[in-house]
Amino acid sequence: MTGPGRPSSRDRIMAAAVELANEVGPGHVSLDAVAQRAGISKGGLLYNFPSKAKLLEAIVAYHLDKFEEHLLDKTKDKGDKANSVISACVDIYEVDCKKDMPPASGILAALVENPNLLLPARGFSRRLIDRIRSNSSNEASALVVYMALEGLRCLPLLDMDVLSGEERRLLIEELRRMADVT
Amino acid sequence: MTGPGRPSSRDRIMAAAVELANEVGPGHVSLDAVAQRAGISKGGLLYNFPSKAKLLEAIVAYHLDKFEEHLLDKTKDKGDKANSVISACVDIYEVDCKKDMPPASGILAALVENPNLLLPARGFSRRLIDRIRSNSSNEASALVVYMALEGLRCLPLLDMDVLSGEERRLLIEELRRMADVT
DNA sequence: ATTACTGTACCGTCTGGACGGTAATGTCAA
DNA sequence: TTGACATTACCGTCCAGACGGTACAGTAAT
Repeated sequence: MTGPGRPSSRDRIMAAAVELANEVGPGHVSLDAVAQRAGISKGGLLYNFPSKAKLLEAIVAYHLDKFEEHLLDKTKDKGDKANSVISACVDIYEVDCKKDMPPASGILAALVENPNLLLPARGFSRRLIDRIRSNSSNEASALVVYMALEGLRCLPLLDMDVLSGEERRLLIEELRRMADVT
Repeated sequence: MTGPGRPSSRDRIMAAAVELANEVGPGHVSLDAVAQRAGISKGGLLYNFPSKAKLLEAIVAYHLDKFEEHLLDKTKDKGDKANSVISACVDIYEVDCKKDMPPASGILAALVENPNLLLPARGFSRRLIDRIRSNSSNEASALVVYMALEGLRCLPLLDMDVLSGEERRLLIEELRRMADVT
């Protein structure tokens, strides 16, 4: 996504794939359907992404990049207090949910196609946890906050988000409190 | 699973499907492969489960039943203290992980086939949260514990369990502490 | 001439499911 | 007791459709 203006074909294709994953389920994302939704021919799709795996790989990478970018922004704001990383994670979740971001089913579509496509995400997650631990004065509590955030992110992915708005607010508020003393 | 002895065909089929989901990914569970793994013909499989959807439905129901059963056991032990439900959830997670239960990828396989197959799980989860809230004296804190548990359950499902054993112990310990004062 | 596609035709593979058997196990009347 | 029939639990084959991917000729803009 390079600013406003007509998004590039690559971006439109990735967006179409993610939308489809949300609508028809992560297991029914066919290249034909993606091409149609993106307003491009199948030949054109395969010109941009030479295989389905490459497309899904790009989608995973896109998500990770976005997250990293947000994390950089938020931690910059916070200087280098002891709890800045986990606290930034809470912020990011809160922002995403105010925009009510649709669940990142592109990730699931990748998992379905081939579990190895999530290897970069594993690495990312591992490094993030390391940062959180080494940046907090109360590791156990920071880990709890992190895991709760993961739960909040995963459940919608599984189409199992059953929280009311009130519950979500309550939760975020509590997580922020915990992150602040961490 | 009706005690020891040869498991019924239905049970063997369900077990085979879950194993396959773990091994080849939740998107590549074919009826042929399930039948072969279960030591039965494809015709026989379709005799027991008239469609793939019915098979996956049964797997989801099986998981929910098991959880409900464990919950009943554990809450019985605890009498009716204010935090008994959330505390039982922590216990159940701990037990599952000591048995190092493979991730419940049958659930994912169901999601891939048809997201509606998880509707029963949604209802289950919603009712559980209601019980937890009405049974706790500190709702926010109980919700945090619940979400952290969901995170712990979901990540392995996505093949993204990156915690060390030590981290997991630390987490469970902290969750138990939180549950106890909830 | 190169880039970034379009459009169509096609191929091989996989998969869910339908279908027609069949062997073993009752069930029941004569 | 026995023969006739019904039910259960399964086997093995076949098929239509979907899907990923290839090939290739054409085109409009740079």
